[in-house]
Amino acid sequence: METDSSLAILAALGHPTRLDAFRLLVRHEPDGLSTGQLVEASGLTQSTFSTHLAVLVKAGLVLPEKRGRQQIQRANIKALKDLMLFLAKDCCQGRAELCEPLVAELTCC
Amino acid sequence: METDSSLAILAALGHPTRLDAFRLLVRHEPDGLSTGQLVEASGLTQSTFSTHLAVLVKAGLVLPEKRGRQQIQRANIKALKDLMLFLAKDCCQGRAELCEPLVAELTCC
DNA sequence: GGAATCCATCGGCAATTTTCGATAGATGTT
DNA sequence: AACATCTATCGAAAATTGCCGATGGATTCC
Repeated sequence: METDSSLAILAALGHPTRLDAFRLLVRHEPDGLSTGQLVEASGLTQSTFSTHLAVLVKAGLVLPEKRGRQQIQRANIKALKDLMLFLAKDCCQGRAELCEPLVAELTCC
Repeated sequence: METDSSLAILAALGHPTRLDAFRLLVRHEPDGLSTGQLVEASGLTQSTFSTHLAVLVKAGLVLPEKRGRQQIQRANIKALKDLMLFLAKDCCQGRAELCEPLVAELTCC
């Protein structure tokens, strides 16, 4: 995964509203949620949340899908996986012993 | 790991200067680099970079260590691990099948 | 066709972030 | 003690981000 792409994902998730929305979408995989439901959960204005959602979509973390007059949003787990691989690569950089305990704890789930 | 803590880490890494600095520090584990070396690598002013560094330190991603009149900075791998566990927990939320391929690819290193 | 619903975008304002030069404290050197 | 080096912090300017109400396009329902 490229640095710019990872950077966009990190920046997108580095805001409470967007992190909350993404986590909510992950919990609703694979059905997704409509934009309206996300707006309601956020407690923000429809227009304000829409701009946040656009950031998530642009970063590739959320995949919109038109359904009737609604817009169903789904979390892109692959983007999350790519980010984690990017982070892991950084920490392993030639020294697997740094990464080992990480993978060990990760297998718990 | 708590949400606020993860949020601070995500926001800290969501800036090109700070992401670059952190990656550089990871590559220099466990020796670390002085603030001056980081400033030089960043190409920014000393004061500007200092504020970025403060964000990384506050997020717990970088551990400063006084050595003479220099300040040695080291990457906190544990913070990175905590972040990845936080992200992994989100995607596994009751459904391990989402996380499995992630762990599989992660064992490569 | 007309009204209602869903949602993206525009314009504007407030808050935050980013950046810099200048200053000052702390430490090492002579 | 005087000087040089390293780095955090202050103050200010510029840029970006976050927030909102209002508008408008697309779709569904009556």
